[in-house]
Amino acid sequence: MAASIKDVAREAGVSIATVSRVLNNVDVVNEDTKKKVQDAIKKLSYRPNIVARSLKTQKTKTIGILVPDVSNQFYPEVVRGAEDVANIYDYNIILCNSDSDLEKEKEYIRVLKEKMVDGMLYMSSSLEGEILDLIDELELKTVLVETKISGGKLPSVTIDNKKAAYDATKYLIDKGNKKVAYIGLKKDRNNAVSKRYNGYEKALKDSGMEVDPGLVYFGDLKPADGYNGINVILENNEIDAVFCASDEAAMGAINALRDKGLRCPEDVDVMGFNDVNMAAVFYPKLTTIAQPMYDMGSVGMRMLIKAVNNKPLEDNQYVLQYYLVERDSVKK
Amino acid sequence: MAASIKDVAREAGVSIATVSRVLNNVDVVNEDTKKKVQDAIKKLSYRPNIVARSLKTQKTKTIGILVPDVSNQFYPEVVRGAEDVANIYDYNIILCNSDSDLEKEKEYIRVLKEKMVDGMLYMSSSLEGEILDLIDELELKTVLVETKISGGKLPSVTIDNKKAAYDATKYLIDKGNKKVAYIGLKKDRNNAVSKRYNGYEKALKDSGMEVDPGLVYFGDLKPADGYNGINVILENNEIDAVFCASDEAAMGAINALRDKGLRCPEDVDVMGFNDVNMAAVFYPKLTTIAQPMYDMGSVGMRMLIKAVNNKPLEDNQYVLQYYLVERDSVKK
DNA sequence: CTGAAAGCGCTAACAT
DNA sequence: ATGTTAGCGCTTTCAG
Repeated sequence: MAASIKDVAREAGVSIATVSRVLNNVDVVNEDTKKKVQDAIKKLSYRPNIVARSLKTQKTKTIGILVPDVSNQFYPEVVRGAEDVANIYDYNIILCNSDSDLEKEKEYIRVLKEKMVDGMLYMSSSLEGEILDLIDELELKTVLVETKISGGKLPSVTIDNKKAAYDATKYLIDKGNKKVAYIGLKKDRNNAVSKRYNGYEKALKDSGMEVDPGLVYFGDLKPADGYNGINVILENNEIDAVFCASDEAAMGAINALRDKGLRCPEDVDVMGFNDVNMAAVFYPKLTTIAQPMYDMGSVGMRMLIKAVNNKPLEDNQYVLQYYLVERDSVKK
Repeated sequence: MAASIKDVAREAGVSIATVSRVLNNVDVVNEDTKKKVQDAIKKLSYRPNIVARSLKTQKTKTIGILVPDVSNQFYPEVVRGAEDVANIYDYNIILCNSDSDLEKEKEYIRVLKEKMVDGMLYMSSSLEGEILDLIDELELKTVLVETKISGGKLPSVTIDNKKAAYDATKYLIDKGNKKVAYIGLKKDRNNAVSKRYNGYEKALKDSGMEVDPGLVYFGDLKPADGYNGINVILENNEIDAVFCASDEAAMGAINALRDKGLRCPEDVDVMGFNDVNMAAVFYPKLTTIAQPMYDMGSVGMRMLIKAVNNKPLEDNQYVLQYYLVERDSVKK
């Protein structure tokens, strides 16, 4: 059994209160007794029991992170960013994979509350009202990453997805492409990713073009979705370019093109989204919208830790910068 | 403030002991009083405080997972597998990124202990004696994933890395390749990945070949390492094939080959290792050794949960099956 | 079948 | 400057 504060107190010949004092560096403790206590701590290899401390202080120094799925290329980066700053401030993270399943999310949130996490970083492909209600009911400090809600009731860190998609589509149009397709999430879902469709739509309109439903494919964001998307679209159409709402989909799209004997970018320009690690390794290297994934995690965690410690947030709604990175999947 | 067990007791007109009994389904509780308690629980939306429970029971229902870096393509899969089974058994996971830094690892392990995790899943690219000593000293139930130690003092789940690398290399040789290069980790590091070099070496010897130091490149496992490896090797040598100790390195190698005007697999066969998601999306699709990443995580977590609950492990050292998956980066 | 009370390991008044 | 003590919310003997 590990040593407890009592053992240290006995060893040092002082009371547990004094041990607690040197542990937490509060009040004034006589240098000599402090030394005695420190020696005892070292001798017993004592380490405070944080669970006990948490029960008393009502703070656990742990943060919950809810993601749809760490296996998705997007999330590991943001989790890493979040964990790095958590670590700096002596917080740990409890990672939860929800698969964007509402019930699973609710259950995780409740458990996180039971375990008294100090706060939660919430990422999801769809932010339902029920979740908001629950967060509210549980009074769980949370910051949203990747999504946000209108009204700004909850702090968030995002990029301007619509504008980014607009820029991407515009870029494709400016390269002289007439028939620009879209592969991505259904637009009616309440989440950040869906807004990319709106950006696509607006760019077309602003360029005097109409959205051709035959050039739009709604699916998920995986390679298979890009692959299927191209196959479906090309069944009855010809295209000059595709804007894919994720890099994975873009890779799948390029593979489908290749399987049909079409070259990227010579025959069809393809743009991705996110700038996942693999985007620069894939052949051809993806031209894409770089989302600062690591920063989204670290900024989100910074905000959360501030909120947890009741420090004011200068800015409640962080909108981070994205970049259009030009590589080889779009003609120069 | 959330309701506590006291509030429920008051609401139901019983003692907290009785509430605790229905909460934990122990002893016999009169059906009527049980109903009263359950009603009170529902009315107050009561949920037990797990921190308090943990302090009492000395079990937190949380497991620490130590990985070098979730951003690495290999780990998200195993973390996902681990979290899925943890979730089934009502455990949560605290995720820690160590960057394979010894000091960071030690500190994380200590904190995990302070937070009273019930056990730890340990993954690292190098398993130092100091870590073993610490685990021992802290009496922290641990299962090793991806690595193991001789003597089998700690439970582990691995694949036979040497044999897998042997098979991979042999496969390359059997395709008629004479000059087979190797790109991977330094062989002298005490970890699973390094054993792949031994398999490479043995396959060559068994085929009556010698290891040509000029065809061996020791670096890390990232795309850049594969890329650099090829450039260095080809400076003074010609090759027929390369076995890379990771898929990422294989992708980098293929890119380097392409930049040099060499085609894969027509001019050079390339094999990867792991069968990461992207391996089947990359062009050409990677022929590789499939490591059951998800299963390694889930099996590891299953073992750990058993150990935590003092159930005997039938088998202490799980060696999972790997597969050689034939795709397009090696000639048929 | 139910209640009273001790105690998990710690912090934070409150005393001295 | 240091000690005593209550109490965080729960589980679990021990009585009754």
